[in-house]
Amino acid sequence: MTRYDPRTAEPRQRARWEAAKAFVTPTGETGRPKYYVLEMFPYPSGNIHMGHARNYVMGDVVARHKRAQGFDVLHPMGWDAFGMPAENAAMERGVHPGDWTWSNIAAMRDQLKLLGLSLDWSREFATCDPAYYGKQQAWFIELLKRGLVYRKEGVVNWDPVDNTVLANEQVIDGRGWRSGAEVEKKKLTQWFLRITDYADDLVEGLASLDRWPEKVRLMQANWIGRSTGARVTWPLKGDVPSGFESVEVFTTRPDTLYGASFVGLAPDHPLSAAIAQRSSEAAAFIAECKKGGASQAEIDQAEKIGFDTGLTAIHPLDPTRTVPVWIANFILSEYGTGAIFACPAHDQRDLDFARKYDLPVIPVVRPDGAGEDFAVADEAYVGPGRIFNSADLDGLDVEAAKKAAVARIEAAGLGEGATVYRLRDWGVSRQRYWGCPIPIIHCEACGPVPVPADQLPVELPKDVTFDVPGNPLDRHPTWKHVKCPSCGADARRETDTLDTFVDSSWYFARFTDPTADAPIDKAAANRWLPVDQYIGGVEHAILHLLYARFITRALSDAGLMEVKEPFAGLFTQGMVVHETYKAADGKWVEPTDVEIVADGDRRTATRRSTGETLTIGDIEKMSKSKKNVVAPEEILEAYGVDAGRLFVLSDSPPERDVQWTTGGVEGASRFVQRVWTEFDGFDPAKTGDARLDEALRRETHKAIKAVSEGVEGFRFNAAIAKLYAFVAVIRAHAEAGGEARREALSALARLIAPFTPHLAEECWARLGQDGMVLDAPWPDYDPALVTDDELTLPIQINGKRRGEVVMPRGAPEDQVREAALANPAVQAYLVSVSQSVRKVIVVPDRIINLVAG
RNA sequence: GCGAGCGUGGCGAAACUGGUAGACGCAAGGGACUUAAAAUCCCUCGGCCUUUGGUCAUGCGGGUUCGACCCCCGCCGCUCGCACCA
Repeated sequence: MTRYDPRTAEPRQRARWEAAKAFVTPTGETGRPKYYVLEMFPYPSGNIHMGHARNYVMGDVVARHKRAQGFDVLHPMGWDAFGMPAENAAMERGVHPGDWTWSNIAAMRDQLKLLGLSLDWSREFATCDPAYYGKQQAWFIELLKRGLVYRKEGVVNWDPVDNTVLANEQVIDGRGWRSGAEVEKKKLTQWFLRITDYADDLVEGLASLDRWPEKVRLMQANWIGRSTGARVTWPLKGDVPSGFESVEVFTTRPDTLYGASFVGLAPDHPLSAAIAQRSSEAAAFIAECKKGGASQAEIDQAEKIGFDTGLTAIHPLDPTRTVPVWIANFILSEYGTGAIFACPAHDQRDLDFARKYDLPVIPVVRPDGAGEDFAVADEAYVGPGRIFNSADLDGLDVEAAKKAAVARIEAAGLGEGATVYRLRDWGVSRQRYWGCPIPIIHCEACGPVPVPADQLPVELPKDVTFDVPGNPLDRHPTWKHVKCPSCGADARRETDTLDTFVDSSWYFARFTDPTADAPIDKAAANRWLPVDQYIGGVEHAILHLLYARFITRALSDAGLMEVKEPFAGLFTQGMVVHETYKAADGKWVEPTDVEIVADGDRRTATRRSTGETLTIGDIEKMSKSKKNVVAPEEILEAYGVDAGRLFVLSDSPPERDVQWTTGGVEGASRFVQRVWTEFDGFDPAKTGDARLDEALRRETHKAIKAVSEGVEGFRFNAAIAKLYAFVAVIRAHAEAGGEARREALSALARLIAPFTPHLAEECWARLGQDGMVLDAPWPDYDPALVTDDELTLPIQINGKRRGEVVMPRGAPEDQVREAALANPAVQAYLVSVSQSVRKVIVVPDRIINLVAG
C-alpha cells in the first residue's frame, strides 16, 4: 500500500500531457462536433489568485468533460495586456510598461500551467502584441469606412488621476471605475464607435440568449434603456431668444398631453444657456443646479428646484392653450431632448415640482370606476384607465390614446413617434501610452486619414518616458511626425490610444486562428464560433459583454465574420472569499499567521507570531488590503493541485461565492488519498459473490448518472458530493469481485478526471488501462441498472411519516394500498390515536398517504 | 424608489417535476490503533421530551393541497444591479 504523493504524480502527468501535445486543438475535418470553452482572459497583474484559479478550473472541467463526450474542444488562453497598471508601474518604478507586462505574463503563464488546465497554449497571444493590435487597427479602419467610427467634440468624463477620458460605462457614482477619483467634465475631440446604431438589435438579441443568466440580460436591457414615445414640438411665445422659436420635448406619455402644466428645460439645455446670457437671475439659478454632486446620496437628497423663464409655450394640440416654460434641476440634458412637458397628475416628479411652485395639476387619466371629479393629491396616478379632460382623446384607454395623440401631432407637423435610448455612443479615445494606437493621421488639408493597410501595424514606440504626467506619445520627439498618406504634406499621427475594452471585444474570434492574415479567418471562425460556454465574473455583465456583442455585430456586418452573438452560453461564477482577522491595533493579519481554536461552537483566533488575540472579521473577497489572501502556490505545495481544484468547486454552487478554509482543502486532500487507496488495493483476480457484485454494479451506474447530470447542469458541488459518496460505496464493497470492482473503478477514474485530472491519470494507469484517461470516453450508464427493483415506500398518515413498506417496483396500486393498511406501525399508530383511515392516496413507486380522522 | 436574487443545523450546503428535510464536506464530541503524536479507521452530531418512540423545526404570518423548503398572498431581513431616464 503506497501513499499518493501529488508532488511527484502531478508533475509526471503534466509532462505526459505536454509530451503528447494533448491539448492542441484538432484542426481539419475530424467529423466530430465542436465545442468552444472560454474563460474571460486575465489582465497580467503578475499573480494568479484564487479567483482566477476557480474560474479556469470551472472552464477546465467543462473542457475535459466535453472532450470525453467526443467533442473537438477549443480551450485557449491569452492576456488582456494593455492598460493603466503597466503605466503606473512605469511611473513608480521606472520600468517600461512593455517589459513589466511581458514579465508578468511569463510569471503567470508558469503559475497557470501548474493548475493542469487543458489549455491549447499554441494559440496564446497578448493584446499588446503588434501582431494582435495591428489586426485590430485594420478592422478599426474598416469600421471607419463604414461610418461606424466618427470624431466629435463633446463633453467627456475626465479622470484627473488616470489623466484620461472614461466611457459612461466606466463612471460609477460619479467616480472613475479604476482610480476612484471624482470625474470632471471636459471638452475634447474624441473618437466614437456608433454602438447606438445597434441599440435595437442589442436589445432584441437578448431574447435569443437562453443560456445566459436572466440577471445579465436584464442588466443589459436596462443599460440600453430603450423607451418609446414621441418627440413633440412646442412653439414658444414671449421674448424668445433668436433661434429658439420652439422647443422639442421627448415623452413616453403623449396620451397625457392635455394634462400639461409646464414645459421644463435641463439647466444645460441650449435654450437655458441663451436665457442665462441675458438674465443674471437665470445664470445664477443654473450655477446653483450644477453645484450638486453626482453621487447617489446627493441625488437622493437634492430638492427639486426650478426657475420660471417668463416664456410660454403653445400647446401642440390646442393652440389656444399656453403653459409656462421653466428650467428645472431634475431634467437631464443627456436624455431624450433635454426638455420635457410636465403632466403633474400622472408623474410623481412633475407633481412634486408642481406642488412646490403652485402649478396646475390637471388629471386626464382616471382609473376604472372613478368619476368626473377624479383628482390626485400627493401621489401621481400612473396606472391604466380612461382618458378625460382631453378633447377628442376622451374615452380612449391609455394605449389607444398614445397612438391617437401621436397621429395628431404628426398630422399637425409638430413631432413624431420616437424611440430613445439611455445608451450613448462609445467614446474610445484614451490619452494613454499603453494601448492600441488609433491608426489615423491628421492632415491640415485632408483631415483625418486612415493609415494605409501596408503601413499597419502602427506600432508603439519603445523609447518613451514617464517622468512627467500626460501622454508620452504626445511628447515623443519623432513618432507623431509623419507625412499625409493622401497628399504627402507634413501631418500628425493620432496620439490617443484605444480603450482596452476594444481589445477584449474580439479576442475570442482571433483565438479561432491567431495567425491569420485577416483579423479573423472566416473559415476558422465559422468552425468555432459562437463560444459555446463563456465563463467569468458578473462584474463584466455590462461593459465587456455589451461591447463584445456590439463589435461582433459590427464586424459581421463589415463582412469580417458571420456570427451575430459571440457567446451562446454564459456562466457568471462567484468569488473566492475568506475570513478576515484584525489585531487590536486595527491592522489586518494574514491567515498564515493565524491560529484558530474551536471550543464547541465558539472559535477564537490568535496570532502565531505574537500570541495576541485577534478579532475574527467578516468573510470578504480576497484582497491585499484586507490581507485575507491565500496564494494558490502555497496550496499546491501543501496539498497538490487536484485537492485545490476539488475544493474550490466542492463547497458552494459555482455561481455563488466560495469560502476558502484550510479544513475544506484538507478534506479534499483526504478524498484524493481515499480514491488512490481503492485503486492501489485493486486485485483483478479477486472473487466475489453475485449479490455483492450486482449491488456494486447498480451503485456504479447510479453514480455515473448523478455525476454526469451534475457536471452538465453546472452543479459541480453536487457532482463532487456524489463522487465522495461513490467512493464510500466502493469502499463498503471491498469484498466484491475483481470484475465488478474494475467496472466501478474504471468509471470512477473517468468521472473524477475533469476535477482531479492528475489523480485520474495515475488511477487509470494503476488499473492497467491503455492510454490516457483524458482520451477515454465519458462513461455511460445502463438505465436498467439505475432503477431498483424493490423500493422502500414511506407511509404517511395525514402528511407525517409513520412507517414504510418494501414493494416491488411498479406494484399495482391496490396491492400497495393493502400492504400499507396492513403495516404494523400504521396499525399501532391508528389505534393509539383512535382514528380510522378515510382515504388512501398512492403515488406509484413514491409514497403512500393515508388520510385518517 | 425601481428591478433581480437569496433566507434550511455551529458552518459551507443537498433535496429531481409538490412526495421520507439536512445528502456530501467542515467544525465539534466520543472511541480504536500508538510509548506518544501525526496519519488512518469506527461511532455520535437540528431542538426538546418520558428516546426501538414522540414532538417541534426550512426568516415571520396566512392560504392552496391528501401532502409545501418548493405554489399563492402579506410582512421582515440580506445581497447585487440601476437610479431625478420624462
